[in-house]
Amino acid sequence: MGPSRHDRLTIGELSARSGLATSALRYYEELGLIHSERTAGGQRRFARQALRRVAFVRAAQRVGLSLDEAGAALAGLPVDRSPTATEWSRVARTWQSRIDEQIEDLRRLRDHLTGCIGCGCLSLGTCALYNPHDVQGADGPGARKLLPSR
Amino acid sequence: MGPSRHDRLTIGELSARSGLATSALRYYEELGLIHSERTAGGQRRFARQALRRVAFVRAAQRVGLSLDEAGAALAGLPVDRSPTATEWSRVARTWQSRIDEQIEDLRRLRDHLTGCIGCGCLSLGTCALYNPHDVQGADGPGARKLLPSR
DNA sequence: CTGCAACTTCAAGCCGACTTGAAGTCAAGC
DNA sequence: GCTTGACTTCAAGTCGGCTTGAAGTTGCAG
Repeated sequence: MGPSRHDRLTIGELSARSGLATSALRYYEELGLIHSERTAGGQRRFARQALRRVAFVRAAQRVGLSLDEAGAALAGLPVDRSPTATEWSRVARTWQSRIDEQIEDLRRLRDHLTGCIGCGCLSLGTCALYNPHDVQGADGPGARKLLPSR
Repeated sequence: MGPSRHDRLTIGELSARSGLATSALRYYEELGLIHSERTAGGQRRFARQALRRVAFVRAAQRVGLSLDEAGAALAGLPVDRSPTATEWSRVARTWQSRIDEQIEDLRRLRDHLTGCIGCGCLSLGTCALYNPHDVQGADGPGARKLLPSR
């Protein structure tokens, strides 16, 4: 009850608990992935909430989302309050399907690889399945996503 | 028999068939992922073999390998000849397990997410499973891998 | 009140994986 | 034999996701 005491984390604490460098956390804040209040002196104080957000972002990266995409997903959640179960599950559901897709992708890849070995055709190079997204030879400038596929 | 005729590809042909930009193929060659002979005039001619190698590299990227790592895996294959089934399957097997691990990872992630929603604990942020590789706050300089985990 | 670790901002650097552009050369079809 | 498009090299740029460093400020333990 009353104004909370110990649930404002310094960036160092958040770093320790999330495993991310403080520089990364500042970067995340800059991108709007997490938010902080400031002390009178200008230092950041994060709500515990931020821990969840950071964790979400890291998990999202694991399944191939960019920080921007992760941010978009998080946009559905309140910044200052803990999300309700409903809010949270809405967000979670969207990227759960993303995970499923990704698993399916990998499984196809593996099975096909096995198939090629099994049958001895060794046709990987010319096999359509391995080149599923076909021509991308002429895309755009700038960095490509690691895996432009999807 | 005799010196082959139509199994030397120009970089443009290789590009068309692999879906990669010619600039990317040159880059791959520079990294030693693929190899070419040169015409009298200095233009590249790739063996069909290169198609397989490129496909392997792309597939390897999909499961999270860097180009260097992909190259290391390919190092087990002959540069100039088609690999034997044995050679190929040796290479393939190593990264097949990589796929399996990755699938397992994703499955854990998904299941855990579901669990958190189901039980309403919403503890994602503090949940050890989401932060499996713990402290990495002080690593090194330079770019981090997208997913330093693993 | 002091000292020191932890914080602040800002600019610059870096890595991987390429792309772009300039300036020039090759090869093959008419 | 010429033209034209595909090729060549090289240097520089780009993008995401941070890290590093400099120079200065805060906040808490003693």
